[in-house]
Amino acid sequence: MMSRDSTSDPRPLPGLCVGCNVRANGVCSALGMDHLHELSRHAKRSLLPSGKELVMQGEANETYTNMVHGVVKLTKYMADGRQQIVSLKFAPSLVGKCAHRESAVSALTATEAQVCSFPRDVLEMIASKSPAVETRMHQQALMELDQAREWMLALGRKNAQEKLATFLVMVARSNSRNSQMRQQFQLPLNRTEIADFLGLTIETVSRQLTRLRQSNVISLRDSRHVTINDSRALELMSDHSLAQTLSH
Amino acid sequence: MMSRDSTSDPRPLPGLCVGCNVRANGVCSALGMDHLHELSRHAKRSLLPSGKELVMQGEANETYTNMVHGVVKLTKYMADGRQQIVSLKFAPSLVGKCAHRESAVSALTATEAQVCSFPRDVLEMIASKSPAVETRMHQQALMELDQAREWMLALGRKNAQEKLATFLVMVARSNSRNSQMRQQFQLPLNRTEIADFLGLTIETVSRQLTRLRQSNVISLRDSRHVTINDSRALELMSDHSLAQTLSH
DNA sequence: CGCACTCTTGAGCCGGATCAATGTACGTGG
DNA sequence: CCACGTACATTGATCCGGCTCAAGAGTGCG
Repeated sequence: MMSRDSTSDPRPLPGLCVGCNVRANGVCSALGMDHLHELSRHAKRSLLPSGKELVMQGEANETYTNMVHGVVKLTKYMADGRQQIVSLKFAPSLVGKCAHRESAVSALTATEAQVCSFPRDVLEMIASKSPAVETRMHQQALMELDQAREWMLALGRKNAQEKLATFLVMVARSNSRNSQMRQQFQLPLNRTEIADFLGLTIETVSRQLTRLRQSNVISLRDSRHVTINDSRALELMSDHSLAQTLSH
Repeated sequence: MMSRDSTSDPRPLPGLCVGCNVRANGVCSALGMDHLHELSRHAKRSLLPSGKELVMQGEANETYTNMVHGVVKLTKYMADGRQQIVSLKFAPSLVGKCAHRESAVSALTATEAQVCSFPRDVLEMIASKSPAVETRMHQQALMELDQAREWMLALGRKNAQEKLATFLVMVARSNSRNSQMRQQFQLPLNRTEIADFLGLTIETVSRQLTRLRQSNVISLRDSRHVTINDSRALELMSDHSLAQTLSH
């Protein structure tokens, strides 16, 4: 039987990849059938509990990890324990890209997560042979750079209320195009993590959420389940920025 | 007469490129002689005054700009005028990389700057044909991502004193390996810009510099000329972080 | 039930913002 | 030359948003 894939490779998809949304939307979508098979031979699917570390700041980073489902947080630490979450990775992101051999951040699962990981050198070998893969990874790095800079604006210039609004809008948008899930969803982080993402304390995060609830912009079924009642208000609060960057 | 270049191309360097430090260390170092000639045909050298805009936030970005000498600041604006400098680009950086057609930031010269610019599509065409160029640009994007995240830690979790120390160390390191210039140098930004980079006000910046001066960590010949008297103290103040990221 | 963990709420404080005045350097025109 | 204006920086006085410290509430689990 022949594969219906657009490439001429007659082989079917590796079993691991059937129905995988990374295959459809992530880095893997840039892989030809041959490279997909090569990569999947070294790939390992696993279900990680929340709080599992993928790599620690300062350690050598030997594996790439595709997010299939769930959320990973990238954190930077200071010696005295202060910490800053510098990125949230939702599926189908690739985690583990870094400029040097040693990771400048720690990567921990923030929720239970389904991942697909493989050795660093395997993907890099493939990337060096396939311009499409390199281009795809490059493109993703540029998008992450945009996100990081958007967040720098929030950290440096927004007040607590605006930071919370920005965060809620970001999480809402990370959910599928499904407008239902953009209106009602679970927070992938607890209060401590939200604080470490926004450069605030947990008390301030809690108080600001209470304010948003009292002004009827959002509702909270419990501390993790948010319903956005007035998305327009939230966006106005979050984002006075001139360019509606990434507004799609 | 034959070129002494490592490639087999018999042509000499384009006149524009002779002695250019971007050729030696920047993206251009990844260009083969053929691509170098192609690019230089579309390139234009110019000396820009301080405050000149290269591209504005939200506008289409049609040109790449190589920094030959001087400093460019990348700024994000909010509608009410608040702004955040999200990156400083020193020579031999390439300015203009962006994930989408529209720039998410404004790029302005912070000092007088010698630059070499060319149309976006010319470099992208070359990159699509030359893996070495794409890889080089990818690598630079990853390094900028590291820097952005390092700065997020500063913006979110460091106090005013630590932010200033971090900034001074960063500028010192941006100067050549020459230890003389790391100890005594000019600030590429005025107080307002430093404040917009650090997420502070000019008054706080000024006061913290005064404090550093009074505690004899630095000296100021005038508001722009800094001498670092105690670099060890400065580094301790700036960077309690576990991993001495990019410590080389 | 008690214990652990997370979240919320209150009271008071402090670091950095705000508002205001002054200082300094440098040009420009009388 | 000085008088004046402009841009930038410093310094002081006061204020307030978010932090700190502390207590209580909600939830889940052995």
